[in-house]
Parts: sequence; C-alpha cells; structure tokens
Amino acid sequence: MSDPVLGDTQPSDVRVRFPPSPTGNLHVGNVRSALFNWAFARHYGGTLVLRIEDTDLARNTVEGYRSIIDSLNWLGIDWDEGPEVGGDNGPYRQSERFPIYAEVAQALREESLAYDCYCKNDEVDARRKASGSKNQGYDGFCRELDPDQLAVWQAEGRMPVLRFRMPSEPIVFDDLVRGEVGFLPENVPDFAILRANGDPLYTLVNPLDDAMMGITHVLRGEDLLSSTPRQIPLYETLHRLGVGNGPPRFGHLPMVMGEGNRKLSKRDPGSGLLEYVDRGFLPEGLLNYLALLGWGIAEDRDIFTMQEMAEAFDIQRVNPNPARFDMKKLAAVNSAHMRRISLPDMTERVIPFLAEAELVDEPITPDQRRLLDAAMPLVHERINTLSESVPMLGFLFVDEDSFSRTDEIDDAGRDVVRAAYDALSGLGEWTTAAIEGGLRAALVEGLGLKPRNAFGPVRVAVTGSRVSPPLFESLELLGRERSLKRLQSALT
RNA sequence: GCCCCCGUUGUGUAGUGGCCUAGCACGCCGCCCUCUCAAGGCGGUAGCGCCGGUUCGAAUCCGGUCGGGGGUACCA
Repeated sequence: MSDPVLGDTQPSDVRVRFPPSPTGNLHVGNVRSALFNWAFARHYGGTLVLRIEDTDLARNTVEGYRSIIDSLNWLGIDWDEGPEVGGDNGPYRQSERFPIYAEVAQALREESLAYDCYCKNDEVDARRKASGSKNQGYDGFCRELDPDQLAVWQAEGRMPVLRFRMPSEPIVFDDLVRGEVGFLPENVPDFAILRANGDPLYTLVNPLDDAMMGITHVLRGEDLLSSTPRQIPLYETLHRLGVGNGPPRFGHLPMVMGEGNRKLSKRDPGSGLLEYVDRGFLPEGLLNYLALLGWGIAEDRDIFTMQEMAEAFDIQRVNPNPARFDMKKLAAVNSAHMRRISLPDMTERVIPFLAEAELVDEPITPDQRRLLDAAMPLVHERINTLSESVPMLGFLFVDEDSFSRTDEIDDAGRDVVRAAYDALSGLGEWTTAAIEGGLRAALVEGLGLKPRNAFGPVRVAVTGSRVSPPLFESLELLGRERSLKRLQSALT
C-alpha cells in the first residue's frame, strides 16, 4: 500500500517549490507557504526549489527580487535549487524562460490542445446573457471558429489569446489537506495561457515550470484551490507531450485572515514581513507563530524550533480552517523565543537596532560593547522584541547633552531626587549594593516613603522614563559622575 | 449569480461515538512576588452555529439550514 502523502515517490525524491512574485515586501501568507514547503522538504530529505514568477513585467520591481532573497535569508529558509544557488532545472526566473514558454505554447497550438481565441469580454458576456447560461467564464466560442468570422476579426486586426482546451470530464483530486475535491467540467471553462501580445500567463507557466522542474507536491494557499481543476488537465496534456510526469499532489493550506475576517491583503497593516523585521521580531518567533496557523507540533505545546517543526511536520495534520492572524499571540510566541535565545546571541542581534537609533557606533566600539555586555543581563527577560532594547537601554548610551526625559517629575518627586542626590554623592563605593543601601536608608527609612514612591522619581531622573532596567544596577552602570549629573539636572 | 472550501471559548487548536460535567496555548480578569517594566507563580472567564435524524449514547456519523471565506481576468 502506498503512502498517502508520498504515493510512489521516495522520500528523498520529494520536490516542492516556493514561487513568489517579486512585487516587493513578502506577504506573511507567502512566508507561511514558504515555511510549510520548507518543512515538508526537510522532513522527507527532499528538495525545495525557489522560483521567481516574474512574467508580469509591469508589476515586478528590481528591488522585489532582492527583497525576496533577503527575506528568506533573514528567515532562515534555505532552498536547494533556484536563484543564487543554481541547479539543473534552471533558469529559475520565469522572465528568463520565455523562449521555453513560446515553444510549448506553439506545440499545444499545433496539436490543437489549445486554440486561438479572438473574443472580447463583452461579446462573451452578451452570448451568455442571450443563452441564459449560468456558467461562468469563457463559453468556448472559438473552439470551432467559423472561417468567415475568423476572416472578419483578422481583418479588424484583432490579435488572439491562446486558450487551453479543457476536457469534458469531471475533475476530482485528493487534496492532502482537504481530502477529495471535485469540479464539473461546465464550471471549469477554457482559459487563456498566452496574452494577445504573445506573453505567457501564470496559468501556463506555473504548471509548466512545476512539470519541467519535477515538482512532486504543491503546497499553496487555499486561494489557488479553484485553479487546480484547470491545472490538472494541463499537467496531463504536457505529460503526453513529453513534458513532466503528470500532475503533482496538491495540498491547499488554510487562508491567513486579517482583521474583520478577510483574507489578509498586501494593503493591510501587518501583512508584510519587513514590518516584523523592523519591529525587532525574531525570525524564530515569526516562523513559529506562522506554523501555528493551521498546524501544531503537539497538543500541549506550541513553542518549537524550525528543526523540530521539520522533524514533526505532517501535511495531513494541517487544519483546513482559515486562521486569523493574531498579533497578540505572535507577540507571545516571539517573547518565548526571546527568552530562549542566549544572552550573547541576543546581544549580537540587538546591536543593529541600537546602531539604527544612533546609540552605538557602527561597528560598535569596545567601550560601548563592554557597557552593552554588562547591561544585557538586566534586560534580556524584560524585552519582548529586539527593538525594545532601544527605549530600555538608550539612557546608558546617549550623550549627556542629548539626554532627555520622556516622563515628568513633580515637586514632591524633586524633593526625593534631592535626597537621593545627597545620599549618593557621599557614597563610598559605587556598587549596586552600596547604591541600594544608600537610597533605602535615605528615602525609605529617612523620608518614610514606600519603595515605589521613593525610587520612581529617581528612576525618571536618571533614566528619563518610569520604565527602565532595575534602578540600582542601572545607576552602577551609568557611573557615579553621570548619575549625579542627571540627578542634579532633574532638580532645575 | 455560479463554483469550491470552511464552521469547537475573543484568537489558534486538541478531540475521528462513550475516557468530554470538552483539554492546551494566547488574550482577558483577579491575586502573589516586586524599586518601574517584564518574567515567574496561583486562580478565574468564555466554546462544540442552528434544526432534524441515526444510536442505549454524538463535538464526533447523515441530511438540511444558516454563517464565514475563496474563486470566478489577456494578475499571480
């Protein structure tokens, strides 16, 4: 009995692909698809192909391509064949494959597996209205075109699109995520595969390249489920022409929904990967969260690494329900990963954010490095994204001239700060313990304040904010001179 | 309109006829800890869309219904 997922394919022969269009800023839904394909390939020891679908020249940008490569690198999703790494099935950018498409299209036309169609949309609509048909899409008018009509249209200078001739049998396939899915032929009309100007369309190149690249499994978003019934016959036709091995197996992943229960669109805030990079999320956290959208590693566990996901991944265990993208859960998952990574690791990752905020030099100086190493233990369980290191640690790195406070100190607070200044200026050794002892004696015992009321104003005076790393340690790191200076400046 | 997919607490899920007075995680609320913020600990909140049927027994099976989503291009 053959494996329900692999069929007769050997695990190491598994070939999947991730085919983004270079339209800029990778969509998190696409990242999810990339992740699941990656996990599937790695699980079986198969191959992940990266293919750039840039046939729509008008919509592609040069930065788009670079952005995809950079994004995947940032995520840690590696591919075995494709741009940058090469492979035996290239080129891997569709814009470089137009001659292949032209050749295949011509073969389809010659075998009458596809036909020229001169119809205009409004003509198709008019015919549908006249016939009262409820069917959608093209009506097959040009399948057997009357020569006189053809002559008239050609005389008008109309240029034809090339249309694939759909078979008349129902199409049923076994979706890896959803089980059996079926379509009736009247609901899957003939579709265009070449524009009138001769450029190939997605409808042709996506299945064609999958066939030529030996793709065995197609895991993609549910939005492409309804294009599957027209792709399957195309794969079969190509196979008969000697291209590829017939249809791959399909698995349609649940849609990633945004707010308000709609497909998360590129226009929605939070839909682009770069936002999360900029906000200091960890790739581990984002990926882990995305994995949770439709898949889980275990009943009572939801924090895991990509490697653990790859080991455990089972496409048949993917839930078909559309999933809402929940920022809160993402933040929680990311936080869990922040706590998991080591201090040295987090320190390295935080540096670019501090540099971006101009708090440290680029590259970081040895002095700044020492200070950062000393400060990181104070914040590593206190920040939930890398970028939070900026408000948290900024007070240690700013020039004294540009130091400013975001929170206020009231008159009562100023009295506290004055007392703190007096206590600290006479302190013998400048250590956390000594500082704490001095402040407690002066403020809590001396002034009879509750700890939170005693240390709050001091915190604001020295760090500029009511939220900061632990106060006494912070004072020690800041140093006597700078600390006293800031306390003093808070009094005026 | 037509085609297809989906339907367990606010969110993501576990659950494949009795182990479910429905488990876990996030969120939210409260308490504890506490120099702020986090982290951590403890407790609480809330759900099987609806109606029939099958069955001794249904979140689990069947039918219907309602609801949500996706697709209906010379975009991908």
